[in-house]
Amino acid sequence: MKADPLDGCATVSKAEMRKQSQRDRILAAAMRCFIKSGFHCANMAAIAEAANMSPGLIYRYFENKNAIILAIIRSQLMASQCRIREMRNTDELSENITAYFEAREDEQADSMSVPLFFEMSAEATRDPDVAKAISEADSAVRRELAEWFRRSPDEGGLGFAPDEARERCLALILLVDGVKTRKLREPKLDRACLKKAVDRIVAVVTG
Amino acid sequence: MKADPLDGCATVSKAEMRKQSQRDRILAAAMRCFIKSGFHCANMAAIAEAANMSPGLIYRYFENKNAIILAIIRSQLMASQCRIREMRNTDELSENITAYFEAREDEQADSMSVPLFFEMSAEATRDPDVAKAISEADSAVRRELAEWFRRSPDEGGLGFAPDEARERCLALILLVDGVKTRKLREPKLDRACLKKAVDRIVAVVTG
Amino acid sequence: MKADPLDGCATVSKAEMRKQSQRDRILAAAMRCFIKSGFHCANMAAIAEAANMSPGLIYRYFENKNAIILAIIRSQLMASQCRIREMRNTDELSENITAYFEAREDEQADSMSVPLFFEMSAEATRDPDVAKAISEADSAVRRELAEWFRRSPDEGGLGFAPDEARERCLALILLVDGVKTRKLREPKLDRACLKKAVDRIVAVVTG
Amino acid sequence: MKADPLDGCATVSKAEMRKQSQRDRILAAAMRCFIKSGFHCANMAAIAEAANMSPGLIYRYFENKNAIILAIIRSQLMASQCRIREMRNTDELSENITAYFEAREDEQADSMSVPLFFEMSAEATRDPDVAKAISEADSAVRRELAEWFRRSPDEGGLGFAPDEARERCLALILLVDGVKTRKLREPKLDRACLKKAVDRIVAVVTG
DNA sequence: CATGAATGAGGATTCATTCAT
DNA sequence: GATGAATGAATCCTCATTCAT
Repeated sequence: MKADPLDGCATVSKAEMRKQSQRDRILAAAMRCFIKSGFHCANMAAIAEAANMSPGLIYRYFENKNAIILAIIRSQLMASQCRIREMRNTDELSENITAYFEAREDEQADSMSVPLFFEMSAEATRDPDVAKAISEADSAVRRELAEWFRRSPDEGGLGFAPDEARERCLALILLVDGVKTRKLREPKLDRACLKKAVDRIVAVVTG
Repeated sequence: MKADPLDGCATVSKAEMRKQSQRDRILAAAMRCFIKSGFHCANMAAIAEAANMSPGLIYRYFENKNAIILAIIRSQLMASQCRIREMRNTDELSENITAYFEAREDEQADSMSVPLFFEMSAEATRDPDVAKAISEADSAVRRELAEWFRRSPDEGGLGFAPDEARERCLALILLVDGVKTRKLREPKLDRACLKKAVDRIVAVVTG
Repeated sequence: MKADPLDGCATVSKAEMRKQSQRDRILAAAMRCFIKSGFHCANMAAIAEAANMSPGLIYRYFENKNAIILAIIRSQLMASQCRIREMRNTDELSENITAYFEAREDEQADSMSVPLFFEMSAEATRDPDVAKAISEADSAVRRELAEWFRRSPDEGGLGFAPDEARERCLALILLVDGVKTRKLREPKLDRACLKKAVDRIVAVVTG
Repeated sequence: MKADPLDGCATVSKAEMRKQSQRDRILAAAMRCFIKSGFHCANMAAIAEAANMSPGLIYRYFENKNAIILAIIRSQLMASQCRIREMRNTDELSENITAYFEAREDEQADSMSVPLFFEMSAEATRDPDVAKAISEADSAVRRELAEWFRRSPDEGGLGFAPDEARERCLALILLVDGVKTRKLREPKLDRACLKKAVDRIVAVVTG
């Protein structure tokens, strides 16, 4: 009944926060389902159940299933970028790369998942929008990484010439992709052997 | 009623050949559909149309859709093995690996396809049988490759110690996986840059 | 959010009631379809239409078509038991048995239907579960009937020795089965003749 | 080349015989399949395999599946009539009726089968032609049986008045139907008990 | 906001029937 | 005559999406 000047504002803000938290809940649930069943075999009922809400409610937050897939893909791309960014320390580079092999599948929608990495990549073959988003995200990651390779050691970089920086960081990315692939295809692979192989390439790539 | 000693034999043989050619036709069609739509979105009607036959006829040659998926996976694993085997020549190694990036998607069911490589890998997350088949095929490939790294140069090998042979060939596989991944995720990637990156790693890995 | 102690309870109860009424609607529709077309020629689309709902909705209430068949069989067995139980009055016994010949095919899933009696019996030849359910239900009916034959007249029974009670009530069941069969196979059979035949056997069996 | 006046005739005759034997082979196979799977779940491929011939060939001898069903029904009706006819001996009447309970399912298309008795009866609900055929066959059987009840003992009959003969033989038929039904629904029924029940009714009906 | 019942189009699979060989 | 490959309509069932409550 009273006119609280903050009331409307606070309500909107609270509503927005609620909305975001609901979206997050859905995305976390969807991620679990997608990891388990793939984008196309996971069904909305399962996602709803995993999110502890009714199927109908999901449609208040996402236009349709594809919008959820796209949101997951986008969050995966960001999670990948974050993870690559964290790598920038030559000493730990090899450990960080090897760590992809051990990555456990997290429930959080914003953590990187190797199965989803493959799911997304496969999806890119079919959906041009997905292909574009992935391609752009990966290019950005490589540019960023190349910039680090290029910067002088004084600035915390590796001090390579621009072209060579690009080439060496591509080599590094190939290595990361390779480790992810092995995780999925040969999960029982000998860790020590992998470590040595990664070390060898990291050594030559970082100079 | 007539006693033609070759008759029965020839008949059986012709029927068997027909059967095999029909299976091949279905597999080639399925491959195209799977590349285009993925294992689960490709539908039997589309495969039938691509194979130029009625949906019902497919079931005379494959028990169900899953049997087709498994047959495609098996043939892809074999095609991959063949392709890796052809690599054994240090001079052309780098070219052969870079070639993965250019691979066109062939209609033949027994040619290797990068999109299917991802589709299969994603499937392995869900289906233990697929996971096992892939894991075993990849292990076999690595063992074979390692044997080449180990053999003395006189025998056409690279002459590394067993452990080191294993480690170096794993590094090579990581590289191949990496190139495949880039093909899918950054198809516009600069070939020259890729070539240099691959060359650099191949050089250090082979010796 | 509100604390209405009856709210949850009432909601659950209403939902349960709805669920039951939907199941009943489906069973009544299925019964009509099964009588008309038999278990295997009746199709889900027809049942859905008869139940005035979409085909998909049926699967919210029954796992599959077979579950509907089994539910119908179970309800038919119970309806048969009820009907046999109502017979226990020597004066009306003959009328009650003859009545099987006049039975109209009701829409209600829980009323006994002669065509379904045959459909079920035929099904029992193929499905061991059905065979077991029928056999047990029929045995139970006979046991119950035999108990009535055995009880002393003071207790409203017929006062036969246990073995004879069993034998006489089996004779009665043979008679009931016979009337049902004639209804299906010779629906134009002369009622008066049937009545006399039934009377004659009932007389000797009960007395 | 020679004009043998009997040749054409013999050829036709041989062809006719062949045709009949083929039809019989199909009917025997169909009977086995129908007993095992029912009219509607038995499929042409199974019948063809059971008859040791190709599916296509069946259509040279029967217009379609329904024609086979009708032929089986017709042969079953005839087999039933034969069996009832063989009953005419008061001494063995009870044994003959009880024998229905022991009837094994024969491979021959012209032997009576209890499961098919039910399958046919169920079918009669749906197909008016089947209903008519069954009704007429059963009426004929009853008429024939009644005639025996009516004939004087000198003529090997039982010497009842026409109306009573009809009524008593209907009672007998009810009994036969009842025994068949129990065979299907309670195959573990105590034989001794059944025998006594049948004896009791046969005694009163024939006496 | 939230629910979950309801829809109906779409997908895998089966099978009676035909027909080229 | 005989085969069995081929057809395609029909069937069961699933699931993304909607909407009354």
